Amino acid sequence: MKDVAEAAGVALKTVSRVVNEEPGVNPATAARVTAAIERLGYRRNESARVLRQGRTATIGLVIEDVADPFYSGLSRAVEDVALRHGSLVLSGSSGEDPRRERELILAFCSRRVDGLVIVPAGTDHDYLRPELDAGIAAVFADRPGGLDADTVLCDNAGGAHAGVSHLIRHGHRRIAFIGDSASIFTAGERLHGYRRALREAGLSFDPSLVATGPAEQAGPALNRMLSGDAPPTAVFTGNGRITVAVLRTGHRPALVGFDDFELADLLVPGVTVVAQDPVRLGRTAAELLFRRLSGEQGTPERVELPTRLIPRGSGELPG
Amino acid sequence: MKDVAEAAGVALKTVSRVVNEEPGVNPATAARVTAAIERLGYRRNESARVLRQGRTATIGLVIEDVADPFYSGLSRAVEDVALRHGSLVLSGSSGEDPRRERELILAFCSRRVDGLVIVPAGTDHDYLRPELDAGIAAVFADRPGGLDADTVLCDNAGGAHAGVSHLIRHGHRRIAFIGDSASIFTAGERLHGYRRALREAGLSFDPSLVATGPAEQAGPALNRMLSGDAPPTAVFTGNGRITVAVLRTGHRPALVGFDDFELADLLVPGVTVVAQDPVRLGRTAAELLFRRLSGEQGTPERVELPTRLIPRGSGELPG
DNA sequence: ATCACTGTTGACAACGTTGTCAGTACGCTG
DNA sequence: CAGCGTACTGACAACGTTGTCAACAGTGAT
Repeated sequence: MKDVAEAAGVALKTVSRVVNEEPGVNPATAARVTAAIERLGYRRNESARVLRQGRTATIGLVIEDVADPFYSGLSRAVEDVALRHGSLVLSGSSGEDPRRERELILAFCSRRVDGLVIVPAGTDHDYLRPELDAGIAAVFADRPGGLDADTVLCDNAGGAHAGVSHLIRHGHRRIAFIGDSASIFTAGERLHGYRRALREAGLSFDPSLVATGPAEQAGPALNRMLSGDAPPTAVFTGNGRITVAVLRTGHRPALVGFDDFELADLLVPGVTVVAQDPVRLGRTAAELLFRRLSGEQGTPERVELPTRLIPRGSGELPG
Repeated sequence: MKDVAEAAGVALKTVSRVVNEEPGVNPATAARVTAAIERLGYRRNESARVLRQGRTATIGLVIEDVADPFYSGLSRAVEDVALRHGSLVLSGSSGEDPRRERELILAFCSRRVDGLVIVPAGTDHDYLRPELDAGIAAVFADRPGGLDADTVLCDNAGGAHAGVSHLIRHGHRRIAFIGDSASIFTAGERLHGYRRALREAGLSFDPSLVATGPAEQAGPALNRMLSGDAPPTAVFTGNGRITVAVLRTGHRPALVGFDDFELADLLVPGVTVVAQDPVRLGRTAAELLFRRLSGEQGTPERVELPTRLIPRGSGELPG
């Protein structure tokens, strides 16, 4: 900028004015400055600007894994909202590891992001407290975080309830639940929904029909259940990866899966799912964030998004 | 930092030394400083540090769309490499729009990213020249960019050639090509591979069997071809989205698609594909970038990654 | 006692920007 | 011509950090 000022024969401040399109600069001067900028290939140093003004026009996004279609949809939505607000997105994958999540978040904070959208892996976020006090806004998405902040969730329990009830309506009495590790919030909620649906239908809860853990264990778990002496006639799966893992076993029990996924409709039979809307989740979270950033006060909000049952065949097989 | 210094009763510089773990600080003093840092919840302002040192420990990633599994895999790989080098990733989706790509890149540059990994949508990148001169490194991935920089590509022509030859070996003589708009580099290369395979087999090129354009037009294009008077017996599709679009038409001609995708093996018949490795693409590009950042000189490199034909049934249907 | 040396600490400038305030030149009014 | 307002421009400090250099106290050698 100093070089530009020199080249154009004006003061530093005048260049600053031109760059920021502040009023009160003689058009002729402005033209001279613009020419100099062009000639020198000058571009404003955003770090210095941030240092001076405090706003980075950057937000941080922490998810579990960008490569997972659920999160990549969410990512894209957050990115779009950010763009509309003139902000960029720093993103990172925590891989479900609270330590890495913490590192990412703190790295974002020290780069002075204006705000954070977090899909929390951990449950303790006390380390965020000083940042929030310092004015960084935070929104939790998909799962609640370890402190009281804006949160956007899906109706996990309700969705699972709907999916399991659907199977019950089609005559199933022995319905397995294969889901994520129960320590994960969404998995726990979905298990609740499953149990409530059974209870309401007067069916008893059979622990031998429940398996929780990472997706790799889902196939073996199903195989074990099916070769037991009271095998399930239907399966409810707790997330998209697990649904796919179950499909790969080659068994085709009646099936309803949480999460929609591409090509679910092209399999035979089509896979009935309880669909969440990751794009809407991301959009809602980001909009909430920017509302806070624009100064909105008030107690933290908690939004719950609906799910939608999409029958495609696998969930309508008779029991 | 000033507050911390005051609280610990030391000079600014001493705090800086402690924060940066520079040697030559009395352990007792360091402990006092650390305590003050803890108490005040201090975190270094990275913007100021950048301003002073010039390195942001941040790289920019421009892709077409994070929500596309191909790019989200690439993203994740770039992110992982960056993390290993202590860097964060600013990412943005260009949506195949050169203007938006330019805006993103310039926004990244003004935030002084150390380097860029770009999946170029446009072909003109002269606006990057001053940035490169200013020391920002850039690597093009998946497609070559508009200037001479490190580039990582897939063997597009070779992959298409292999896929089409595979169909020819299974007796097909009328093979359609349905691909992306020919203005996109990868699409053009794949079309070349297709033509070369035909030529080598002594088959003539029939323009009525070629359709290029966005994925939404792929289904209608196939329908038109099949209802023509000399319909194809096999189809080669130019990317993953188009493969899926073709599958959705309900027609099941012999099919080989460029790009692997989840569940390709679970469809009936399984979908034979020419697989690229987006993770390897991203990893290679990012590693190339960090090698430059660590000071490696020399003329720009051009890496070409192999593709792999995965037979699953659809490409082995007899002609 | 003097000196060189080590270990520890601090003062100060600089990075590139912008906000504040003061200044200059001009034209207009009375 | 004095006084005033308007339009434009510039000098300077400040943001939070780090690199440079100087200062100080203590130690051991001369």
